[in-house]
Amino acid sequence: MQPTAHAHRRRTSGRSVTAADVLDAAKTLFALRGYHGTSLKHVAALLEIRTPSLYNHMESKSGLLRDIVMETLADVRHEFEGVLATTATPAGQLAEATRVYALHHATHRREALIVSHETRHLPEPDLGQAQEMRRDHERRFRQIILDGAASGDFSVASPKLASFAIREMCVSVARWFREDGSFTPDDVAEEYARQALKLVGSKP
Amino acid sequence: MQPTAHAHRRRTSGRSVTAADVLDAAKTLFALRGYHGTSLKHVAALLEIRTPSLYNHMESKSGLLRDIVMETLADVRHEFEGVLATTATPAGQLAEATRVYALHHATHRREALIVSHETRHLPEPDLGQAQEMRRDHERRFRQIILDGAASGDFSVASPKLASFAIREMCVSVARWFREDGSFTPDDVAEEYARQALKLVGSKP
DNA sequence: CACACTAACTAACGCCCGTTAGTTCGTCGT
DNA sequence: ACGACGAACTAACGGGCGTTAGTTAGTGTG
Repeated sequence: MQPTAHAHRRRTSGRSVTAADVLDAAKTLFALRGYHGTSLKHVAALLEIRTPSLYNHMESKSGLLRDIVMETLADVRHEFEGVLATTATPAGQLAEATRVYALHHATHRREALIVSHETRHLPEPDLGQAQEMRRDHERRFRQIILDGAASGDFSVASPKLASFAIREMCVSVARWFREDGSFTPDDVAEEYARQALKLVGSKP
Repeated sequence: MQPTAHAHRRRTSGRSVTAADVLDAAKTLFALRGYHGTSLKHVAALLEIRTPSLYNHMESKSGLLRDIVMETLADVRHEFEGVLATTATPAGQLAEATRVYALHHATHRREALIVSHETRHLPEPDLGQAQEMRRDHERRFRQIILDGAASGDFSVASPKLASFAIREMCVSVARWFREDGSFTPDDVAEEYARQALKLVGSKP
């Protein structure tokens, strides 16, 4: 997230900082400089208040990280469940799961980068819970490909490797996507969904 | 790099720590906990010496990071140039470039994770130089796909997106690959090379 | 109009960081 | 046998960190 120096959305009202403002500032800075590379002084400076004032709106620095990570993982799970509920065929499910996952990483870049890079810094038991949520998504995503391979809808050498490749290629969108670049989030999401079907050799 | 707690290779001789030992310990810890999440005390503890003794073998903490990043990027460039020198067709070049890039990320996981996540913490001018080397690889990799699209060897909707997808899927190998898992580095590298050709709709 | 509440502030805490200085001690070449 | 060297050590530095305590001022409510 180095290059695009996009302005940070300041507090909504004219006066007082809210908990949402603090979370938003933390998202920007954790994504840009990393959790340990960001001090609460940086967060406070972005909000134009002094460091101790942050404690009116948050529990602790690690609490900020926990809230960002857990909320994001819950969003992803919710989106994934929406896909399974509305689509039945393996090809449809894989295309949709890929599309919403890629879309999420293009439209929530800061949160996605934080989940990818900073989750490891969570104290237990939050770390274990976060890892379990990620593994759950991993498992269910791979299951779609296994289903497609079993039914003959897909022709894929290694469902496991294909699953890794597709998911990680979506995750990486957060790393290179630029809001002012040549693609809209929907462009990327739809092309990635097509690429996913190619990767697993989906029969037409 | 959280799960596999693989043992750290200790100094080669029976007695004295070398500069290579320090670099090796730093690779392990920077990859595991991140640059700012690792203190020199951690590095020293892994080598079973006191913190100030490190300065007999290194310039500074940021110097360690610089050496790791620059050496890794130079390796990648060298490997890529070897591919271009020995292969002529777009399909051959793409397959080989993908294979060696994926292989590198499976066999040099620590270094790859550090380049991906910690390069941003380099002080200038090292940061600019590192970014330029990465962009150079990016450009030359994409050029292979553009060549293949121009010659009709490939049939691809967006060469730019395909290039992002393929490179990032290789980079991500460092994130999920386990030395004690079901795949050898060569398994992954060769399957990824095939997947790359599928992604760009390689004709023959 | 007084009261409670909230969100800002300053001051201070204990701790850990990267780094430097100065010292000891074993090894090896002369 | 001795002197130089290299690599380890202890002690100490200045500074930044996350966090707590205690205080002030402004806002909205009875």
